[in-house]
Amino acid sequence: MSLESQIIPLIQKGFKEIFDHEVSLEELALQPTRKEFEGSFTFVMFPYLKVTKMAPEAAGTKLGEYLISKSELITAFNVVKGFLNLSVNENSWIDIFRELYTNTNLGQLPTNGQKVLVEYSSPNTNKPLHLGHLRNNFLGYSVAEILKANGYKVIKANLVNDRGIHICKSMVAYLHYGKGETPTSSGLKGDHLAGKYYVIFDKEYKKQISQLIGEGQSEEEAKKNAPLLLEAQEMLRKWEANDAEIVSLWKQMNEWVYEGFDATYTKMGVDFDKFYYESDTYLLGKDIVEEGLEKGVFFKKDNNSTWVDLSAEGLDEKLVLRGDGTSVYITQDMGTCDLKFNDFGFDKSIYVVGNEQDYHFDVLFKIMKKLGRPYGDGLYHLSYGMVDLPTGKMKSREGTVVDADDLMQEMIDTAETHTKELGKIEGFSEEEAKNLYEILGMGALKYFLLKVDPKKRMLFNPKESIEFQGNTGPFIQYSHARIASILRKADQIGVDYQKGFENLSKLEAVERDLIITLNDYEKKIKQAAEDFSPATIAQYLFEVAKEYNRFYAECSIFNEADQEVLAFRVALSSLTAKTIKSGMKLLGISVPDRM
RNA sequence: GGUCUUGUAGCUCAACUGGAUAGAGCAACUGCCUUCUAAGCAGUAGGUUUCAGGUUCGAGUCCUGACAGGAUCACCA
Repeated sequence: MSLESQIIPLIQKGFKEIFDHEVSLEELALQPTRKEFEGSFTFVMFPYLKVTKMAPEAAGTKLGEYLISKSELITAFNVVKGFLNLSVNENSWIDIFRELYTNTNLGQLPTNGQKVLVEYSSPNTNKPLHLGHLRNNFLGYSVAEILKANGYKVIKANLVNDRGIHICKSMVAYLHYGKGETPTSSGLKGDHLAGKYYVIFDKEYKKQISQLIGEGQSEEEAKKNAPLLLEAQEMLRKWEANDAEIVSLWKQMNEWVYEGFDATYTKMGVDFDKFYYESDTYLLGKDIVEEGLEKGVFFKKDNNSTWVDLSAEGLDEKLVLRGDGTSVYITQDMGTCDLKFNDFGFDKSIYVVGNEQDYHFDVLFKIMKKLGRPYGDGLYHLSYGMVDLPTGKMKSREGTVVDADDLMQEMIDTAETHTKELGKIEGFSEEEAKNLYEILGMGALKYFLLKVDPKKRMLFNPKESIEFQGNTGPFIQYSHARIASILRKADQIGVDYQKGFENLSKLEAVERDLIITLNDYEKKIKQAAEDFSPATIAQYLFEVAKEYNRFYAECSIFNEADQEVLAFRVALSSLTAKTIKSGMKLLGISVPDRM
């Protein structure tokens, strides 16, 4: 039982006995006492000015005295303005530590019987992944891990956008300029090969446009009439008509791309339980349009197109099916929504998609609710901000992107250089060293992208963004390695730190602070799931690591004369390492035992 | 133009969802390796939280307006 849940009922009783006033347990909240004041928990008196009918200082003092007299737990209090700061019996903290230390399910809450589907990544198959996708993938993977830790059954899904005009563009360019090139013959990863022709398409397309403009067409006309574009559109029609030649080329190019993606996903350390392909799903949703018409949720306009009116919900009218009966984006999304539910029967379905699609998902979810879907309230758009470069927005077509594969490799290379500079690889085999560089490089990158609130746009400066000191992945990894080193030594000299510490009666201030921080882990896991925010975990782990390093600098472990204290400090270190390892796993980051 | 969103130290980000003197990290400066890993620790300096009003015991946080960025408003995806 947490200390808060022991103190709050006491406060409730206090209000009744001292002030003759009933308060509910829910409205009573404690907050951690700020560092500059004495105490561990703070109760704010201001909201109860009318109830206590006395100055907040006086009321706080009365309540404080009451708590001390009624409970062993509270050992001291002070009142600053209207803030009642409570100090807690030192043994309680040792009890808390013991509870955490013996918990075999650290970082894993009991199952809640709910199923959640997390869709993330969802790449286009006409180009390789870039920095923006890294944020998406790391976020999606981490949120899935966080939900698992909260007791959900999680299904990770990837809806691959493998068809459409953009793929046809790559294909058209490949036919014209590819000369039968393959990943093997070119030495390019398959996704990069496809991306190369996507860029070529854009270049040649622009040439044609300016030529047409030179021949007297307006820019708008030229954009529509450029032969390459017409060719791509024709190719899309053929694809939809299942033209054997086109389909075979399409399959070939997609296969190359998937090989490339596989390699990238492996490097990223992300995975999926279920792949959906838009080539399978793009025709879905038309029956839902029928259903919507029958239910009176949708209506037809004169030209036979189908619409939904969301003006009552503060949005606009929105097209759901074209006049010629063909689908738009949202048509298939309605269909896919049902498909996922039929496949898995989820309680929640999370879409990890950039905030440029806020409006789209707003519309989609409102429609599904209007249609009376039982899962309607479980739909959630995890909308994340774009990653900007100092030079502005990234554009695939113009090649101004930070490529995911390149960036990951750079990170790993930088980690190698940095580690060698510090002379920290003595005794490492070549393989161990390579492994370490990868762990550190990827840790730095993932932590960098996950430590900021997903909702906010963020700036990535390739030259300056990635550090290895301060609030970074490697700093936390370093803290873990330090502890691992201590545990090796403890085992080597035979310290018994798997015990109850019954004789321990006194804690240093840093030790107590560290326990308090470690005790927050479960709370943070819950909060991270509520907010769908890995940043909560990242910020927390930084706190843990900082707190530990302070302890490490202030308290000597193996020079401690008192064997009980010595063993306790090893145990405290061990718990810290477990917490760091567990938390970093939620971010998809590994921690080394030596670095 | 309508809607949504963001604005916090020179830079990158926090602030327990309305609580105390707004905190970290980089960058700058000062100390600390003969002792468990200095990718560390301790310290100095850096702020009118874009601006103007309002709500209340109390506002970076909520409301209104202005200014500045961004997204979106297709029979595109």
